[in-house]
Amino acid sequence: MNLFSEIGTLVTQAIAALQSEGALPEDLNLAPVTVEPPRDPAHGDMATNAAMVLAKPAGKKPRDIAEALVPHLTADPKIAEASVAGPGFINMRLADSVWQAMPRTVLSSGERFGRSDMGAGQSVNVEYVSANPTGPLHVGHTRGAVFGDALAALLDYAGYSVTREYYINDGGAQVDVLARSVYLRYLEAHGHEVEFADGTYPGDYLIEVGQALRDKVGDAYVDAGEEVWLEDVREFATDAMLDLIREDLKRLGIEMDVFYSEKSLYGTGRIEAAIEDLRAKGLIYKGVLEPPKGKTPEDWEPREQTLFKSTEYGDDVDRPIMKSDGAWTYFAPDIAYHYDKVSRGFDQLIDVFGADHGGYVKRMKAAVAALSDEKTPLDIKLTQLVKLFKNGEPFKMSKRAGTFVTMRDVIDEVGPDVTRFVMLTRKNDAPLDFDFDKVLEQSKDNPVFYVQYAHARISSVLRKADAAGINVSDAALAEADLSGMIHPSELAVAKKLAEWPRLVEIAARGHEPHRVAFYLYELASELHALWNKGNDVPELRFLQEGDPATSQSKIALARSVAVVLASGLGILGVEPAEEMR
RNA sequence: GCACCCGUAGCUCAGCUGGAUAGAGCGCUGCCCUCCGAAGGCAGAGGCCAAAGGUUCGAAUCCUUUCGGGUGCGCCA
Repeated sequence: MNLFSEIGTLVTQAIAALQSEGALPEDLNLAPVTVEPPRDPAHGDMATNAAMVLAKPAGKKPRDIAEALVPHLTADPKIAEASVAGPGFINMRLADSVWQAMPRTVLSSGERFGRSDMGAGQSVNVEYVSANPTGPLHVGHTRGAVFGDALAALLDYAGYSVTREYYINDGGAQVDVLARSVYLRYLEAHGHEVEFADGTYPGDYLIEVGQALRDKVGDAYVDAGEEVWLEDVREFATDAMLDLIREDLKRLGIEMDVFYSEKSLYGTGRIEAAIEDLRAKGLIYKGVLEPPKGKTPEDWEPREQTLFKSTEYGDDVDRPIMKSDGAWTYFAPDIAYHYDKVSRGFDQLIDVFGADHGGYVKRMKAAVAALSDEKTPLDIKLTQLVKLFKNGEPFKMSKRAGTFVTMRDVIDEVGPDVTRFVMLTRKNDAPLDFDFDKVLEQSKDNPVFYVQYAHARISSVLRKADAAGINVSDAALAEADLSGMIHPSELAVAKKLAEWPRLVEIAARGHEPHRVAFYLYELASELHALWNKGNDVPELRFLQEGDPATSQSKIALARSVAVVLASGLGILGVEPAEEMR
């Protein structure tokens, strides 16, 4: 299904032929041999570096090997022409029939066109969002949420078995703060005057939680001490926050497979078990850390702590897992949580963190390497900040001034589709500008619109054709005769379609869903170009008056584009538009 | 001070894990609607890929150093 690997196979066969002729040695490493689209279309459709990478091990000149490979390659009807260029590239031009077959391939496979078996059913756990359950999700979380979700969908599309997971930090001090804040709102609901001191959450979103608590327990806690209500209120409050977060995620179209509670690790011996595993490997010891060089904290004093020897696995310093009062540091449950993920047998782990957590990457990788005996790879993707703009002006956020922007605000303002697409038009580790006005603009400098517009145009053609009595079912279009498709603008569209399966694999391998967004933009661009060509060249229009057969063949190409656009948008979690008027 | 990320057209950014003459959008210049959706398209100008070394057939991409920006750095999660 991947045209590039098909041609790659032909290259491999040509090499094998030379080997059996004795022109090349038997024991060659073919891994570095690649088949890629050349940068410059004038160089043909595909190029291979085979002759160059084999030159040294074969002890021959690259151009000689290339010359010898060419006749074997052109023997296949798919390859119309092959020539040696530059230092030893073999440029190949494929037969028009190869491209003419694309729409049939796309339409008969439908959404499956581009799906890959690369993952071979390997299980991957993608952990993302994992925001503290102390309030609604904000814009920063949104990017991580969208990225993680698209990555999960991409991996699924590439043949992995994916688990989407959210780690709930409900075990630390911040949920006590939440509980106390809710308690204040509870008192307020009983008509008391309250004051929100530093170290509490004053947000309005807790008002109704306080009221709900009042409705549930009445005045039982009003005059009670913290020791009476803290535990119950904590649970009540975190449950409420989780409901809130789940609802926020749902609006973005995100549904997690697993919500994993940090609290569930305490008191069950699971943290101890994870640490014990490390201890058995000789990676736990008591010691005193050096102060950070150059910038010693004011109150620095040497302390003996229980440390994890993360330097053994590439970290800069060993990390404390236990506080001096004997309680675990936050790192200990993190270790236990990842120990659990390893134990559940995932072949691969991926964590999506905000860029402000960049400092934890090395220690987390060290922990997973140690716990899994370096068998379970962990990739950590950091999502950079989102800078908000309103009409070109920076949009300052401040919790105090009440101009704090939540995920819900953004979705209410621009909708989930726009939010998701825009968040994916940048690499995850590059900062992102998000302008509330620009993302809603209907012009080609708005990629969301541009891609949607292409899809809507195709839908428009299908509607018109259908009204004209042409059978535009995918089954019918797949049978259309495309042998007349020879115009460069049409072939360019087919060639772009052929890149899709390859792009999916590249994007999945690199854990880079943004590549999908950029590809969709390029595909849309080819469609728009062909469409406009129809203004000058009537034969290129999709609808050919009075000629249903030709119309069908043209529409087959257009419909193929729509199918791939829909698949790609599906990965990004965006609904394709049928019309945009 | 140390670690991680980043530095590509005037601006915002891609660049397929080392490939050929480095690409797109915005902005600028000039074109294309009696014609399937012009909310589009075509053409042109615009570059020492931060800098200097190194690795090799070949470097924006890998290594080292320097400069510049962001993030983080022992009982906060």
